[in-house]
Amino acid sequence: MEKQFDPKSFEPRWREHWRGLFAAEAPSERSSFVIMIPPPNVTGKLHIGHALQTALQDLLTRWKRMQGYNALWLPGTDHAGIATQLMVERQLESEGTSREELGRERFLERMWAWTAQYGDNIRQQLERLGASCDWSRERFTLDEGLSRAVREAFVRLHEEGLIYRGEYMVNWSPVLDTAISDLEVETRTVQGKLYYVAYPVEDPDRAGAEPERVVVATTRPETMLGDTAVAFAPGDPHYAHLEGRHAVLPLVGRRIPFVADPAVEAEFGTGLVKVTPSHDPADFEIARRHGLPAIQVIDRRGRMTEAAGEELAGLDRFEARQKVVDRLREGGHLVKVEDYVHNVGFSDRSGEPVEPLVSTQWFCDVSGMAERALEAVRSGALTLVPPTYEKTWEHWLANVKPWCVSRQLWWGHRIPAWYAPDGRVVVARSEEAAAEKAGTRELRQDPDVLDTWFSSGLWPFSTLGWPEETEDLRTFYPTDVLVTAHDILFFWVARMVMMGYHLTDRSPFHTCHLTGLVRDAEGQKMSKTKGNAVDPLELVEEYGADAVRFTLTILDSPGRDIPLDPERMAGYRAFGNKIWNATRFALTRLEGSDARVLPELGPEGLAAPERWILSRLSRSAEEVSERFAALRFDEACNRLYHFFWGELCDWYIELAKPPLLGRQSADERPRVGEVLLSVLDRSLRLLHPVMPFLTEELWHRLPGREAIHPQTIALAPYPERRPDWEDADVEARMGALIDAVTRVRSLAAELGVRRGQDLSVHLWAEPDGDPGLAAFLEEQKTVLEWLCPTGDGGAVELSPAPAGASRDLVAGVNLGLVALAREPGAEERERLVGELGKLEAEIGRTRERLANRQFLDKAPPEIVEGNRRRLAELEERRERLAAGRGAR
RNA sequence: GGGAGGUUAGCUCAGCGGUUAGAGCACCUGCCUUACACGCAGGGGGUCGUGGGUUCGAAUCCCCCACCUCCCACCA
Repeated sequence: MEKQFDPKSFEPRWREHWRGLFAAEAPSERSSFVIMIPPPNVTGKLHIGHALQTALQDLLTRWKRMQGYNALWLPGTDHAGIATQLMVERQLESEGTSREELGRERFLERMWAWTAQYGDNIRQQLERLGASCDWSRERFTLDEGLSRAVREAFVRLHEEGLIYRGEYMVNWSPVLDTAISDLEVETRTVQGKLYYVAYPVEDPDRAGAEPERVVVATTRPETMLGDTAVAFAPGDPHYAHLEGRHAVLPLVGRRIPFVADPAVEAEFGTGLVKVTPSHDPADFEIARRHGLPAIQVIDRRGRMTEAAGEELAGLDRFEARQKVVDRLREGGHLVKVEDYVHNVGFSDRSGEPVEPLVSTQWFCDVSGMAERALEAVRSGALTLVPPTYEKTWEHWLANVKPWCVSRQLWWGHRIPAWYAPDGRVVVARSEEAAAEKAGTRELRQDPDVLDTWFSSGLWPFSTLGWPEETEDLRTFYPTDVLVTAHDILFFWVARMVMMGYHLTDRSPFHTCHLTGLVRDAEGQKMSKTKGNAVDPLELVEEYGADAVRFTLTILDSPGRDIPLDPERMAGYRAFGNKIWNATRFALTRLEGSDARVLPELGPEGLAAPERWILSRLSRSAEEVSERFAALRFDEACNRLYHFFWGELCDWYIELAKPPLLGRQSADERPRVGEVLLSVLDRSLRLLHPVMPFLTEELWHRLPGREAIHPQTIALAPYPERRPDWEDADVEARMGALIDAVTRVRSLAAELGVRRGQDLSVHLWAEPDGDPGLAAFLEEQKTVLEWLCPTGDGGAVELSPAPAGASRDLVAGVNLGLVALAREPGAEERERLVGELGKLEAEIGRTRERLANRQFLDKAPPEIVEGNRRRLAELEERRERLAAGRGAR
């Protein structure tokens, strides 16, 4: 075996080995455990956030699979309407053409070709990370099966009146040339201007005289061309006299009425609002209340319309703004301009300011469904992890508005609605059904497609064959855990839950684990434009998939974003190396012996170090599973790391060296090889869900592991707690031994004893303590000699130290060190003084506490008792330390 | 304008009522000790954001304030 492990040398082999191994069975006798992948964009590339989610989903799936569940992790991809169409459109643009020029049919051919070209990318990337998906069940949102589910859902919701078509104000993206939902609008605070414009008031009684002028404030002067009223707050004394009168719109000359409307705040600006029903959601509502006409002056591409007048027609809305301002100024209508910080909605996909437009769209009324989604979380049918998201959930769902589900795109699920020549609209599952309903074949299908999230919302069951009652649906639905980033809680999670309840009467999963966003080492959001985005595959290339997975997993602490530091990843690659070398040690040392992994073993007849590591292993196994179950992956990984490195490597392997190197007889230490191999076997299995490649590689090298599973560690049982292995007495005594050895080493270092220099180490049990400890130390003499730095001329003596030794008392073990040839150092004295100072302080605090009546009366007895014992030990230590010091 | 979260070692973060606050990395001192220098042994480093309160006892619970982050929101 190599001294350093090289992930690249074995990862491809195991990917190959695993192929086809993770197909779930349906039907099955076993309980199932199901995770649906949040489908990545089919033509996209996995980013580091995907890598995090992949690591966690795979961890859960592998863990449950090893526990014997019929585990299904269903993979797939999303057609991602806007994003994908945009990519292809850009490509067309570079070819000097456009989708309009190509026409819908040829454009879609192009889209499919593009999709086919990238279709395998996601799969390959997931495999690189070690994802144990069931590839036989892979799905794509535009698959026939899923498309059928989409039509079914749409038709049902339409029949129930929950999907309807109507003319409303929507958020329009001029760049994308489509309506977008409220969620796709990102509000940004921008520095803008507030323009004060004077509108003359028409006054027939004072014809010819200088007219009264009122001033309105606006951030968007270009929209004034579409004004159809001026509004003031009802009861505003400043403007009550305008009731029933008209203003004359500057530049246009149109007579527009004054109206009183509660949406207007008398306190803001001038207390007057220009009303542009076509280009402002609030104005749209005002117009509706007062029956005002709407004049559209900006078109769907963000250009001024004919209605804006000859001079401006065709001009971009922002150029038009400047022009309008110029004209107003020239006409003396511009009273003043102020700097103004306000919020503007931007299209989050294309980045330009959204243009509110009135248009005919399909909407989904989700208010009723939201009720059940709220109830699901309140009742515990659905658990959000971490629970801090419950409030966000409440707030959003309690205030949901109708969801605009139609998009003026070509790439996606075409809306299953057809128009008859006479204008009737028919919604049906197919064109045939529509023709039957309409009584004519002369139908034109709605050109629009559905919001991508509509199909994503059906993902947990559409992937299993819904609306058919398939075997898969029966076996795997509802699913168990959803793992996704918190930024799509509403986009996706909420909609899945709403759709799930509405269409299948159950929550599509019982637990939703929301991860943080992966950021760079400085905590900056990763983005392509900033250039700090990390490609997970490059990380895999450099550190190995296991290190990438381990790092992301241990950093996943609830409710936190994840700062990804390459240094840290190097640290966990080192952990992989540690695992590699621990195994290498065992295999090298045991080469030629007949020691094998034992499927079953017990502590009977074993020496203390062996019983200790088994006891620690049992406890670690329990904690790890418990932490996995609680979705505390960070804590689980910490346990794994600490057990393997801190207990198994730092102590047990060292403890195993005397017998393995022939310094201790097999009588004193029976079956050390078997224990070591068996502990390694269990440890690798414990680690497997997080570090699948390395553990598989090493596990196959362990002699005897075939008895556990002939084929793969991935199907070997996950180690469980073994109460018969746990031994509190052994843990206490071995703990004392470890503490004593550690203190011996640090005292030796303080004494300036160098490696190889002779040192006499005295160890003896404190008389009042554990009565078995002395015998135990006697038993472990060989081990102690191995662990203590005595040099060739020194020794470990299990008897009280002579006067003049440096002394201490640790965990019931007295220790005294005599450096056989040393110069007393000033540093050592300093350190002792410091140590004594700390001890004094703590003794003082503890005494005070114990002298406090209130503490004695109110604190639980075991705490008080603990403090008493602590004080006794502290005082004992002080004495020992002082004695050693006094001797010098 | 609402809401949520954060503020703990140089950095990134755990800990969230009980004795001596932890980890990884970084740092310092020794070591190439036959598993591993992606290593071993030892070590330094924190008045747990400020100010109050509850409690025998507070990083931990409550209140105030400060600063940071995110989400939601039609004051033109």
